[in-house]
Amino acid sequence: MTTISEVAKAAGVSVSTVSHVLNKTRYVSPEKAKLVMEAVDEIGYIPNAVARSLKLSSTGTVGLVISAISNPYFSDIICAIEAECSKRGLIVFLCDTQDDPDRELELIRHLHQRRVDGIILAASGAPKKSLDYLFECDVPCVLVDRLSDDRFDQVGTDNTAAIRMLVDHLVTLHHQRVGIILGQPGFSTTVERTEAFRAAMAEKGIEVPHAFISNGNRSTADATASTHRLLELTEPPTAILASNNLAMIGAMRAIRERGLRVPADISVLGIDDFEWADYFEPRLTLMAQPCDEIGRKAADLLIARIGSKHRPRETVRLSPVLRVRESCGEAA
Amino acid sequence: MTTISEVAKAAGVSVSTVSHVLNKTRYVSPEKAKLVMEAVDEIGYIPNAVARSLKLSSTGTVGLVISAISNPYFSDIICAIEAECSKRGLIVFLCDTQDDPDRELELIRHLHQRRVDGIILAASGAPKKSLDYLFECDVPCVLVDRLSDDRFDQVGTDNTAAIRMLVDHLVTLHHQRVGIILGQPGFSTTVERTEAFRAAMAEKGIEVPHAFISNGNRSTADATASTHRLLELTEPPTAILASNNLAMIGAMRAIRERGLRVPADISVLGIDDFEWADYFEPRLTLMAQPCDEIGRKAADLLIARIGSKHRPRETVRLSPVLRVRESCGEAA
DNA sequence: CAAAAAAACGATTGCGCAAACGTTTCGATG
DNA sequence: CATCGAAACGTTTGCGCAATCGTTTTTTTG
Repeated sequence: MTTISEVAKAAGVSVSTVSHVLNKTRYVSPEKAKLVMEAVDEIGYIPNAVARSLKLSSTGTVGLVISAISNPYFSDIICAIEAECSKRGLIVFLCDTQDDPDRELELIRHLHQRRVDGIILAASGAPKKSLDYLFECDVPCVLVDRLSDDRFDQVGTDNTAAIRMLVDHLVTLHHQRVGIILGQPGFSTTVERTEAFRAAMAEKGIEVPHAFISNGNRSTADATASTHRLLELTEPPTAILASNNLAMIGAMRAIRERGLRVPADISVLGIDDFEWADYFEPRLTLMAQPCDEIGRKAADLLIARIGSKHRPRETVRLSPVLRVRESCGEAA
Repeated sequence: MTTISEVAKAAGVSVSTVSHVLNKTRYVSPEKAKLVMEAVDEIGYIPNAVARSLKLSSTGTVGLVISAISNPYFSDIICAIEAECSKRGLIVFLCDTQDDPDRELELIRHLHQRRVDGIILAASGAPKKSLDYLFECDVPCVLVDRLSDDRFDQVGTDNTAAIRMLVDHLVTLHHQRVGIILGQPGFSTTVERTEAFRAAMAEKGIEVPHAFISNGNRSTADATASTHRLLELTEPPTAILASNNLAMIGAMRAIRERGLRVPADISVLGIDDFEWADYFEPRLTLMAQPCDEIGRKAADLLIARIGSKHRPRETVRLSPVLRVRESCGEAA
């Protein structure tokens, strides 16, 4: 691997001149600049960004710490963040915590050792040691999706609006008995969606039986079991609201296992749109979270935070979009 | 940010002792080791991996250069690679080339500047400048999915086997007129699947009209248009084989637009399984590519390559799995 | 035409670390 | 009790670079 001093020697100039030519950090006469560029080409010099980072104490890297990168919702967010960071000349370290807080802390420590300029985090559940760590170490950080700590900038979907629009849609179609399949307990998204559901239903003057609210679904299997439980009730719901894509897959599975038709026998709708939704039956009525916007805004905020550590914190709630299809019909 | 020499001062030992304690690279008496560890805790020392990398000329990083990270197929591969690298103590830089060869070259140069230990690449189409670059610069590299250059280690699906199994399945169901919606022209996957399709059909003694082979579908929109063209034929195919997930989405869209039922009016099957496939109609018969295995093997090969630059190159073809569902019925 | 200012470039340091090399101490050995 | 060897630790260098500080040459100005 060649170094800057080899370039200097080949070009017959000093290392500082080479450096200044390559970084355009001070005037160098065209003749010398040409010599330098020729020497670079000739010996095939590739600047060493590691040495550069050490000297500049800035790496141009961002840690992206996601709780489950295989989840298509997060895939979309990762994609948007990568695109935005790339546009800004930053490069992304991708890490999957697998929803394990200990692993999350370990990964964040590792990223910190690598001196990432900042971190974008979809935090796991409690305990929130990693957030304490980030705060204490003063690492620029933006929280995405799960917004639970206003010591940091945060970007996510407006869950209250999302649920409210879904409930509106349900009530318009005369549904009164609505079951909801929620996600992992403890996540702020779960908490917010639960609260929003209760509130929105209450506003419509509808009382929700305790049994209609299914919390603690960590996997599609959990969601399947929960949905079965809902449908076994003597007075089962006429509609099921799946609060995320895992819940939806699980719910659809249960519905399929029971041989029910959607929306004839049961209405279904939920949160998290996906690309196939338009071409398969049942065509699911879904709230699309604004993944692109979330990703872009998260990158924006992080870059701003890296730029000035003492700017005021921001929490940004972006509006989801209801895609009305046919899985939610009129109540019987 | 604290440094190793501050730790040394706080512990009353030399920097080398601190270094050796932290890296366990030589014997240090328990007393001094304890002093060091206490000093580390007290002043909150975080080793600087950038400086370490510079000194060791090895970064413990891997570049993951993917042509479209939002594609669920690649998402799965990314997930598997991240998991395997993480297990081996490597961390992954994620880059999206958006199938642009120039961008690909630029990203690879950038990664090389950052002195990644190796690169895993899902290459874009021609021109293959980035491969030449990687080869000339002697960067450890593994190609995934698109295998077209045996200067490198390569891992992918056995496309010939995949197509053969699909054709077998079609022929078992008495289909003779089979249209195929292929992906981007120039990709080795496209070429291989085209060849395999011709060969497998020929083996069955079935002649494939030129119009049944639709090449050059760069997007779902292309695939939709191509499928429409296939279905407008005076003697249209009785089955459509979508050679990847984008082609499938496009095909399904066209079929839906024409109001056709699957499999009653037209049979459909393809490559690339997805999580929802079991719970929606039509339940698609699909070849699942072994994404987990591909990712794991790619990381394996890369680590081996990093370990010894002169080991023989390997090309690994992993077996896909046919998931028979109901979208492909008996031919009329 | 001397003095000052500006233009162009070079020598050197230090970023934080690993480890090669060097030093001290102390017990074993003849 | 000199000598040797090993155990335990310290001093120092150099990884490749950016940029500070310094030097030389050229131009401007009174």
